[in-house]
Amino acid sequence: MNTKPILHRDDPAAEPLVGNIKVTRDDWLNLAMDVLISDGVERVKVLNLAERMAVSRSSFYWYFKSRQDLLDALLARWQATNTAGLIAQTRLPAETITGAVCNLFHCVVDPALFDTALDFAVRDWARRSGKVRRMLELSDTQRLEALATMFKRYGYSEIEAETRARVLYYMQLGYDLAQLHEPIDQRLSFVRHYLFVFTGRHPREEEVAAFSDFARSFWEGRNG
Amino acid sequence: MNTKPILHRDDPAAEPLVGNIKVTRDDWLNLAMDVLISDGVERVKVLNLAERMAVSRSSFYWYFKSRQDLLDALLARWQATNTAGLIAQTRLPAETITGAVCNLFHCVVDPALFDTALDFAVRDWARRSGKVRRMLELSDTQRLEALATMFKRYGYSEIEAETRARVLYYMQLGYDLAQLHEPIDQRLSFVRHYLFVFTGRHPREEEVAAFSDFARSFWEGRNG
DNA sequence: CTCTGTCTAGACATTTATGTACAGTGCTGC
DNA sequence: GCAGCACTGTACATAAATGTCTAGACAGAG
Repeated sequence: MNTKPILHRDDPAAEPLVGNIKVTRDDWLNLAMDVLISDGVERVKVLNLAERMAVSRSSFYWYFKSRQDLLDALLARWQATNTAGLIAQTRLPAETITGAVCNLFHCVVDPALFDTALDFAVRDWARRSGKVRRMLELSDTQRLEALATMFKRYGYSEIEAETRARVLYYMQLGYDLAQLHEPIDQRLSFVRHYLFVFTGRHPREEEVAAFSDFARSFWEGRNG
Repeated sequence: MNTKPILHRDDPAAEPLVGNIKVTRDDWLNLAMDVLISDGVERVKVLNLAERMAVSRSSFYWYFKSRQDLLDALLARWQATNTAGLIAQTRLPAETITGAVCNLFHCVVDPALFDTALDFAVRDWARRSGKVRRMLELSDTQRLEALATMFKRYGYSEIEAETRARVLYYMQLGYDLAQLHEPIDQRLSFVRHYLFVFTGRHPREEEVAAFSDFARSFWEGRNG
């Protein structure tokens, strides 16, 4: 039970809505985020959202000034979560660089730390909107800086740290972009080799094992 | 003068159109491809294209059965060019693995070999269309296989070749996805380091120099 | 019990998109 | 010079999407 319900009324823990209220502002936002991730901005339409919640379209205009107002809110939410999540992972303590990279791998596994699907949706969106593009470029440089700093902590030179930060970051982007549906075991069997290529050093067995356990419990929990 | 004109009538080399003809089927296709790349599928609209060519919408329906018919044609064009271009580069002869990777880097530089922007547009499109998704997945596995084969030619083990193929391919995807606007010199200064991380071996000076020359002539030609 | 604030529904106006019907235009071959 | 081919343009029908206006439902305050 990891995925929490999108709509307020579907959440057993939430207190019931009073009066004639059927949905909340957050309901609109959550569902819009969901559509943004799975279908792209262009599909975030008021009518579509309203129908899915079985609510009239005009209700939307009580909570939001316009469609653009909703989109701005979505962007703000992305900005406030994804970049912060990734940077936090780069700062976790680890004995070795391979261990530190394992910490970062957690982002790929746990959507709470970093929602890759959301990141792509925003990247795609950025192609059409200057405002979004500027925010994204800022985020990218911040993330790369954090990664380079991580490598430098373990004695890499300035230039090597920067190079490895890029390879690591862009490889993760590309990997998720390709959306490979590898079986868990195959994917995990690559981890030790990725670690070697990314860092130039061989990982400790216990690091690989610890990450495998983490990932496996996560993925198997989601599938079951 | 590298970019050839999109419309037939803008191409000085083309013979003039006879009769009452204003645009050709290829004109529609070229412009649609352009819009697909810069704005995404959702913006490939008949009205939009017609207005840009100063032609009436109904002209479109002479050349195409429907909008979907146009989209199918776009996908076919992508399929026939991009994957083939990349795979050809992996098969070029080279004395060393670093030289072979340099050959591959040509794809990033020269859009005639591999149009990265188009590739992204198709990736994004694939999120919404099952047909496109299936074609894309097929292409990705074909490309990865070709890359792994390239590494194996230079004595890498099966597993290391596969790992390095993935890192290389996904890194390129991620890099282009981020659309960094690095200055040429900075970008080229990273090349030798990327080569080392990708292959685990140090490149020859002349390989780096040859690629730099190629890239520089290309980029400077385009900007001037 | 009525009044008020918070929300929702339905009707309407407008814009944007696709697709169709049909008449018109300008070469080309006879 | 006219018949026909290969298109192009105007007008129309329809659908989908945004946004506005107004009446009304519902809980809680007084």
